[in-house]
Amino acid sequence: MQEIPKKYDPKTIEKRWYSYWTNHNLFEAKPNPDKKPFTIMMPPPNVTGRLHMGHALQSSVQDALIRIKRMQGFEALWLPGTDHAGIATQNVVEKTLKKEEGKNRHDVGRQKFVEKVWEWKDEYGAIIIDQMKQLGTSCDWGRQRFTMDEGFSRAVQEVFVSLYDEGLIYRGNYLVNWCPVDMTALSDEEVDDAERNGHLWYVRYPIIDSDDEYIVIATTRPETMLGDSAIAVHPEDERYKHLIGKKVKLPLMDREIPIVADDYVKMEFGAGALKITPAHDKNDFEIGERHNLKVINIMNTDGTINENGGLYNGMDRFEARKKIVADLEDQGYMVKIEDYRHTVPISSRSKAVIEPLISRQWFVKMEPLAKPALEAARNKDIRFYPQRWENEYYRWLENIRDWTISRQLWWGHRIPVWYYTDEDGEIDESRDYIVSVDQPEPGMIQDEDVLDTWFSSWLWPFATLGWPGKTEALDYFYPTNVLVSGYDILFFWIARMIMAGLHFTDHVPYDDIFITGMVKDKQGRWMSKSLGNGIDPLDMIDQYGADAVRYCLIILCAQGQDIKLDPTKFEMGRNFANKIWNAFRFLSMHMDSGKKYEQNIDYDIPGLVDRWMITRVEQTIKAVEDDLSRYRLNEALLKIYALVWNDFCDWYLELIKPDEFDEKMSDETVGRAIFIFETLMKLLHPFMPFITEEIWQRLRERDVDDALIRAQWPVFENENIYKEEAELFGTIQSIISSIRNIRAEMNVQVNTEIDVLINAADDALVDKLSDNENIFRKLLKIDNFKISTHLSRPKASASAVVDGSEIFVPLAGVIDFDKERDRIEKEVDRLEKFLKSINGKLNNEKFLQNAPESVVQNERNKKSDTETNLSKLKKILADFQ
RNA sequence: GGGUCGUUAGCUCAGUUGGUUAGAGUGCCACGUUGACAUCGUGGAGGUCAGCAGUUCGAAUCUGCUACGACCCACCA
Repeated sequence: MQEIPKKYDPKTIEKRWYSYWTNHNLFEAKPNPDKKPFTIMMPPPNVTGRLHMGHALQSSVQDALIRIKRMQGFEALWLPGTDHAGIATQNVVEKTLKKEEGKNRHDVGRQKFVEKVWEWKDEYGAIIIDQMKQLGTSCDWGRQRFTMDEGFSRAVQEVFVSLYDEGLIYRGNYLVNWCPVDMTALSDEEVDDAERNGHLWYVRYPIIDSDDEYIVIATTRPETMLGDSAIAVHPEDERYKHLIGKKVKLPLMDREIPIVADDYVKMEFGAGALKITPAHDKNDFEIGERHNLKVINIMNTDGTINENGGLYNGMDRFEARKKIVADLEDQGYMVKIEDYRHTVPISSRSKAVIEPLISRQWFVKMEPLAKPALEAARNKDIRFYPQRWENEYYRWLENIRDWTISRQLWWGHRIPVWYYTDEDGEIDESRDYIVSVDQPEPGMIQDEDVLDTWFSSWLWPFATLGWPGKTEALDYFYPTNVLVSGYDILFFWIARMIMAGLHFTDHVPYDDIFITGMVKDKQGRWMSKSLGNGIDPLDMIDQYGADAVRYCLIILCAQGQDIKLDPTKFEMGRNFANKIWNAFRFLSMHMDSGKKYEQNIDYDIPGLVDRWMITRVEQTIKAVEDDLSRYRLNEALLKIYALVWNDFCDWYLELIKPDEFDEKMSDETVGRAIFIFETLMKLLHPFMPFITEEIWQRLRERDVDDALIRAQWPVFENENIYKEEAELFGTIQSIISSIRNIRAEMNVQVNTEIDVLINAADDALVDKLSDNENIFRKLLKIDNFKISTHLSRPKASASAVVDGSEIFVPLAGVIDFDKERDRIEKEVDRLEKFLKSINGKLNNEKFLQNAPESVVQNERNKKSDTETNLSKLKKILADFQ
């Protein structure tokens, strides 16, 4: 056997086992008729990405789940991959291009640029995958997919064609969210709100044919007035009723526009009159349709004013705003300016202020897709953990709006639409386009635009398994079992995946959705580059080890709650790993390297300590099973932690430890301890795979296929297997604690031997405790040890009462009488209060009538136990000297 | 404007269907290192479960309201 390092060093061990697992293909999953499949889904990280704490959390959760299932005998598949992340990736590459060559994408041209993105993807796309490996994720790497790999792209385009054929995709000129920085349309989900300090400008519009009369409107975007086509007032507004139907002169533009009446206008807001710019505001657009107003687009796609903007043609939108305000003031149209704090729409990517712009784009009709997705959740074909996300899901689907899927980008799936060309090679708008994956006729040119990234992501669960082909893998692994994701992409991805799954495969893509909280900084703020408050998981792995990072993240991952992460928390995991390692080192000191210890220990073993320990293991297996079925991983892990640290290390190992330090434990003892320790390693392995595998391999000589990762998950048998023994041991633990407490309170040095007298509650207990005298002697430095039912309290002793038994520790010359009296009085007080509350219940007729029998009985037991203990303590106090 | 979530020990948080003497980690106090482990052990202090009202025999847990905080959706020019 190799030498065992005194210190646990995660780095070498993690590397060793990761390559062992991959070299022996232990993460591989393939269709196997003898096994049930279990498939897990995770958002494919962006190809531009570096691993952040959110990934680390979700990966830890996923990996724990998949390892448990693998150990439980499922053919467990975690299919990894990356997402091409349209805008994000294009921007990163363009930025690099600018930095290195001083060029933008238009300088290099589309084809060259896309080539560059691919190169970039090949070079950097694997980074996040490597980082996931460092965390220990057991993905089937041979099945890795990319949303723009060949098969996937084909699936995306076929989906477009089939949705088009079904009438669910259409093209049209509508007001869309336009980002002037990225120069593309965006979906509603890609637009965020930002609070800004702005102004409310009050501008007067002179009434035509009416001397000195004018109407005042208020606006936050004065530049849009260039495109005004009306003024709207409320039909009931007495101030303006007489003006309805008249015309006003649009300042700066000398255009005549009508005054119309519309319910939409709020009389009390601003000046009570609204300028209408149908081309640049959603509500104005609708009002414009109602009143047949002209739609005047005044803006170019880069956010500059176009030729419809008169003098301001060519100016940037914000420059134009300044100039227009100045001109209005100069020409006497400005009435007043108020400071005004309001929200503006910004692009979630570029953070630029979004302009609503009329633009010809492609859309998906969502309502027909949303209906089945709603049904699926209502029928519980799909379950949310925690359940409350279901409501969010409903709310979004019930109010769904059509999805803008075309993007004016270069990086992404080209829209499979083809156009005839005229003699100049330009699109011939007079002829119909053709929607087709492949070029229908020579000479036709393909739509320039690409599809929203999520238009490919929503196919992930089945496209990765070979859909639309009929593959064995698809047949076996799909529909999948669980999706692990954060709520930030509930609408972007989760809901759309469900729609796509139902529409294209007639199945929900997964049964369960486990939604994790988001990882925030110590103060609960989002981690971001600009705040510089990010915690790099790789730094943490480097510092504390991957097992420690995983442990910490899962223990903090309570259902439904965000995680406020303080980097010092990782010490918890590191300390735990250290504890496990030392427990192993202790066992190994007593192991003979050549010896083959029994592989399977019969549960029918004699000793109290073993029987108690086995009961604790059984109880934990049961509880863990229960927690896992509801995705309460933190609870499960906490229980395993307590089992390992508190039960196994603090009590079990202390008790099997030989009396003399150079003495060796018996083979039986070692064999049993190894067996129990192995079970603990199995329970812990999904959470802390590396250290457990290392120890597993060192506990015995193993064959290659006897890796812990493929070991059988502990099977629960009976949590009450040794109920009596477990209870007795519990009493012994309490007695020992009370004696330790006496020692500490009375300042008895650890190496001072004490006498212990136990006046047991009954004769049966005398025997039981006497049989286990060694336990007391092992954990307490005891000289004389006496157990009986007729012992009287020696003078000058400290006392305690545990489960009806009196414990006396004679401390002549050492005891501090005042302190001892205080100690007992305090205990009497506590018990009296407790008793009072119990009596309160038992004296209540209604309680006796209404509470279940077991609860009443429990209170009665508590009462009699407390009374016994109390009377004994009171007697001690009365005789106290 | 509509909705969701949170408020439990100094700090960070658990607490499943109402019945526990309300827990953990960390921090704090005392004692303890050649003896697996100081990344540790033993013992201890520390909580009106945000506030108010209600339902109930019984509420940290259910209901309503209030306060504070976070988020989501829709938005008023």
